[in-house]
Amino acid sequence: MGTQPVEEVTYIVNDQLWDLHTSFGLPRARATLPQNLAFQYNSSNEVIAVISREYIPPGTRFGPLVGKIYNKETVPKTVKPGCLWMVFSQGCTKKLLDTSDPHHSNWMCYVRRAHSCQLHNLSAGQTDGAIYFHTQRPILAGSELLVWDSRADRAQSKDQCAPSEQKVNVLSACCTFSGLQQQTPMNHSTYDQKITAMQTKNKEEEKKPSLQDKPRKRDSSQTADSRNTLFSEAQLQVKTWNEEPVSGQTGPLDQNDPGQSDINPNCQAGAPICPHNTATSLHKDLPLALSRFPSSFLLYSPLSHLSQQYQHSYTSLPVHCPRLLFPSYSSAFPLPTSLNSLSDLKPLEISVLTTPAYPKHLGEGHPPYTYGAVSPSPTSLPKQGSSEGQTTNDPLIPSATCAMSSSRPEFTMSHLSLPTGGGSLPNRAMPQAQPRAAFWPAPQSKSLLHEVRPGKQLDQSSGAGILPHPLKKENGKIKYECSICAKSFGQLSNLKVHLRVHSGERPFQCHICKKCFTQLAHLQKHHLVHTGEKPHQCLVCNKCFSSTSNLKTHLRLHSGERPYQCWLCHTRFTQYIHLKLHRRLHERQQLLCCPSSPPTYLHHANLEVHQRGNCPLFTYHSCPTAKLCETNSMCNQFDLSQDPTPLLERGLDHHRAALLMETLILRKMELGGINTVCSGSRPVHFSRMAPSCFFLKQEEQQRHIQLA
DNA sequence: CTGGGGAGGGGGCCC
DNA sequence: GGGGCCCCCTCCCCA
Repeated sequence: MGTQPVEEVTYIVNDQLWDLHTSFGLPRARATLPQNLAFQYNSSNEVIAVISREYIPPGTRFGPLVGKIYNKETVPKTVKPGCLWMVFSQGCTKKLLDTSDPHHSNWMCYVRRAHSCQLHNLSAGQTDGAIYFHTQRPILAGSELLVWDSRADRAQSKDQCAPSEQKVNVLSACCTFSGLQQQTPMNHSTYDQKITAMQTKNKEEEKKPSLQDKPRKRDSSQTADSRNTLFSEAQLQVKTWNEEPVSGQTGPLDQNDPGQSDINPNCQAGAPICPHNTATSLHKDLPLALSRFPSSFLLYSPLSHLSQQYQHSYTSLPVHCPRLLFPSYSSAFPLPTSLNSLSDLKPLEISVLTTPAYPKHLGEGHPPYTYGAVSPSPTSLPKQGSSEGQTTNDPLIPSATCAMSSSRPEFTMSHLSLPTGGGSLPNRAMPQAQPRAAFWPAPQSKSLLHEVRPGKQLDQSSGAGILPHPLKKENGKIKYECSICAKSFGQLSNLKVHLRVHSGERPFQCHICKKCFTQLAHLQKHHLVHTGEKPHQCLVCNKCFSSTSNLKTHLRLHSGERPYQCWLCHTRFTQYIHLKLHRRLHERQQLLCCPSSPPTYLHHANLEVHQRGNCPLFTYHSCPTAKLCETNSMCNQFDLSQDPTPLLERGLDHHRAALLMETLILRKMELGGINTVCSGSRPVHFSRMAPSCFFLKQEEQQRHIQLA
């Protein structure tokens, strides 16, 4: 009996880094829990289960399982058989893995065993002597992780062995397992169904063509990285506003979302998970729906994509980098078509989102993967298809060894089933020293997942049903949908190229400057930088340009075309970026000010905080000044003001536009784990604030005075 | 502050 | 279906 083929792995989740000296005595089993998971405790503060904090797609791999290693001769008799895992090699028991000691095992020792095939969502597998857990089906937020052993079940069935009488069981992937006592999984079905229904409806809604203040032939998907990310998020969020309310529902996320992870050394080990510190949270006054956002957006998506060296650089950045986190008031912002009245706005009913964010602000020189570290010198690069030892100086030849190249298993795109030339993931363990990306697809409904078919399955026998390229039909045409951002493409190849956006794969490397690109065309275009070639000439002034786009922009100078107009002063610009910069001038001119004090505020939230905390015109002070300052600081980091026009142009009045954006503020604050505004005796509802689109106009200020 | 150019990224179309 | 080409969009830099 040899090692079984590894199941197809699309996403990899590594343990939290654990260090004996920096974990403040926290047992390894508790300190290594990935951030997308949470522990469930009993009344004695013992871990009884592992819960998913967010949607986890099939094909996700956790592990490896860690524990004390014994062989048959050295295994102590005191070890509980239920905590022993058998690892096989060449048909023989190779070693025994003891997971009974939380100081020597990792979080996986807490994953309970499903008592039936129908209930499990994880299966254990062995790869090169290491045991991993693979998700067999989508795990929705709040669901318990349950690992299943088909062979053990069969054995138990034969032996009529009660669950409590577990012996050393054998897992389906040649591992032997007997975990904690079998338990019935927690009943989150109602909540899961709710989320599923919402997600299904989200997906079925079509994007509304956005009105824009500038001529754009394309939809809003063609935006910058950060805006893309935020757009998707905002899109889902706005869509959700039209969904059936879920307020008042105490779903499992509320119960289990560890707003304070137990890996936090400041947290008391073993303390029950408290989703929110209701004593300090701004949102204690908010409907529950807003208070239950998982923190994955901040906690985990960006970091999980970065190698350790970049994690540091990322975490040193402000948590609320506006470009990264906050959707601009942009023309790329879709609005629900039915948003015609205030009642349509359900700003506190927001679906669970797991959109990954990519820290573009890391800079060109700091890609989220260790390109430079793995890329050999140009002279050492073997020419593709050439014999060994040959080198190439052709900068346009894709580097076989550059970032995420298929030649390197730790970077292979087989995780996403991309045909990068290297084929499938080698059947060997992933080096643990390499932090790897974990990419979460957007939450998908179960129905969708059943409808789509896989682009490729490495192991049909596994039954995992990995679906890297979900298919759907639109107007009779097959569309390939990105499982991460739900964007659809008419051609699979386009989707595969698109997936590089999420994966970070950049297979085309410039051998001169080592910069990597997602597409060959980009590399070819980039190469002109080095050659100085400018093949595109303006027929009017004979000026040459390296790209047609830049030539086209240039031609506007001759034609006098200024397609980008400011809606306030009607100034026109030839480039959109100029209009954006111009708008900020207006914003500065319209800073909010409280009639009682000289400070001005960029955002309505700031003014609200001021008035709530220390404005003499308001009497419901309840928050310390330091807290207010912090809140103001955080609010100011939200760059709400980039593009305030489109919402208004779409018929939204100031009030509704303010509602929309302020809700997003709240959400972002929640995601950031910021406990900011103490609402005191009066509930915080931004929606009751004076109508404004971030800017309090003069007449509204007067009204404000009257109210005060 | 405005304006112009350079550069990179995403995606559609076509072979 | 894959790859190449092209276009559009965005941002940055600098005068």
